[in-house]
Amino acid sequence: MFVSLPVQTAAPVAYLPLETSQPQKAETHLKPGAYLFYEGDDMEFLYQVTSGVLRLTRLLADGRRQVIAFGYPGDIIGFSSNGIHHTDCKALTDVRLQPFRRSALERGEGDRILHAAFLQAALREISSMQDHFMVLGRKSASEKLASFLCMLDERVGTDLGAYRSVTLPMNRADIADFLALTTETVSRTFTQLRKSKIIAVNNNHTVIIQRPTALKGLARGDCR
Amino acid sequence: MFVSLPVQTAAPVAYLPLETSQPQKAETHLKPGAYLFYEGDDMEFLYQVTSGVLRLTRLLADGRRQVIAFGYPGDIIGFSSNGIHHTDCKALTDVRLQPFRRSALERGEGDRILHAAFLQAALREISSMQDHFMVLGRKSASEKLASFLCMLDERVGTDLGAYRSVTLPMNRADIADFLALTTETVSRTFTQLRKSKIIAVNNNHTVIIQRPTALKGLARGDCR
DNA sequence: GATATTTATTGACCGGGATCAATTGGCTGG
DNA sequence: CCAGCCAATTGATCCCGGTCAATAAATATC
Repeated sequence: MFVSLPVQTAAPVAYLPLETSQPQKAETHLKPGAYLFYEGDDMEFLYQVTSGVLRLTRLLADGRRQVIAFGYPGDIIGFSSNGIHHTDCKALTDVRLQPFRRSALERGEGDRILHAAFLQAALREISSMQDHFMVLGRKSASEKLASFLCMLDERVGTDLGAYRSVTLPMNRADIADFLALTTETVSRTFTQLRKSKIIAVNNNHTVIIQRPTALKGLARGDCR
Repeated sequence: MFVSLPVQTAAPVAYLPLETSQPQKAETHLKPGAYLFYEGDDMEFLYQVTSGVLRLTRLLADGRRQVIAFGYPGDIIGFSSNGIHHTDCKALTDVRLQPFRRSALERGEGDRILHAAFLQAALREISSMQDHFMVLGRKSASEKLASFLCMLDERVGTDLGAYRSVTLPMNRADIADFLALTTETVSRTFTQLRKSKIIAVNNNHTVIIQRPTALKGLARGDCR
């Protein structure tokens, strides 16, 4: 029997515009802090992120919050099965988006190539959500943060000699609500990773991964 | 700003065979305990569950386990973005399945209607996975179990006068690994729901929901 | 550049759920 | 009906991460 490895081991899915022969709607822009849609809104469009980072969240009545995903360039945002958005979506940075009409999802209508691209995007999203189930359900605080940093590194990390550098457009509370922790625990865990020389924190939004292999091992849960 | 409600409030998605004009492969049968595929297997087919219940799991190296989903009639099982299964899949009961070639997912090939149906199924799966993120990340043990029982009730619950009846084909360990708890906590939480007269447990695989509204309230996290 | 405000860190303490261990209960096959 | 086995329950204790509170650091405002 096999054992879980992060799905995206090989190819980081960089931004790649969806192929379509359809006339395209003009690109949308968002300033940091702006909302693209709210939970309960009718879903008119879905979007491919061209540049920037978005945050998708859900709330419980008493204010408990779960970050469902961060939307990075290449990602498709706004999938819904019943035409209503089930998350709030907020821009964390300047964001550019390519909108697609909801009808592009419906059968019969729209461009066949585009349709297939949406299906592929949906399948990738399911894969990464499955990964995240394991993170949320069965990993410790340090394993969670390590998994998060590795995931970001694979997506958007840059080389820095022997090290890697990752930019975090989100704040500690966003990371906490993504990993189902508190800001305090996220902060303590950052400190712990810093003290064990696995990472260094330049400013609060830039992490240097000093020991990528150690971080990956921690993320996989090799050691407890 | 809106607040999370379970996505499937209205229509329980009963079994509905996918529409296709393609020649269909013969139905597959599985005995209880049999595996449909393992993590790491090449994905040759995906399947629609005709009858019975399947369990999808992932493992960490040290044995920690997460149940990713239970597959009920109507569900599509075996979605993968890269042609490799990322979960183990086991039959919990007698299971009948309609297989579809993997190529049915690929662009250009295959039946357009079927393709659209897969996309719809993928979107529904993403929705229900988003629901489950909130359950895993932000709900207490009793809220988790209540959410689980409500979800099953909506899918496969039956009327029983003023009450509802739900069959649980999975054991306590499966429920625990789905909700990211331990068997002990699941057991204690069942006892607690029993003592507060919200549910009754006939035998270990049949739950009577005596106070459906209270259970739903608990599931939503209305009270803490 | 001084002040106000938000965000992050650190500390002390607590508690929900995990862990470890012991029964109990339900099946299965004799 | 009983022995054997596995699943489920219950009890005792522990610990990781949450909570509450107090700085400290970063960012924004003027």
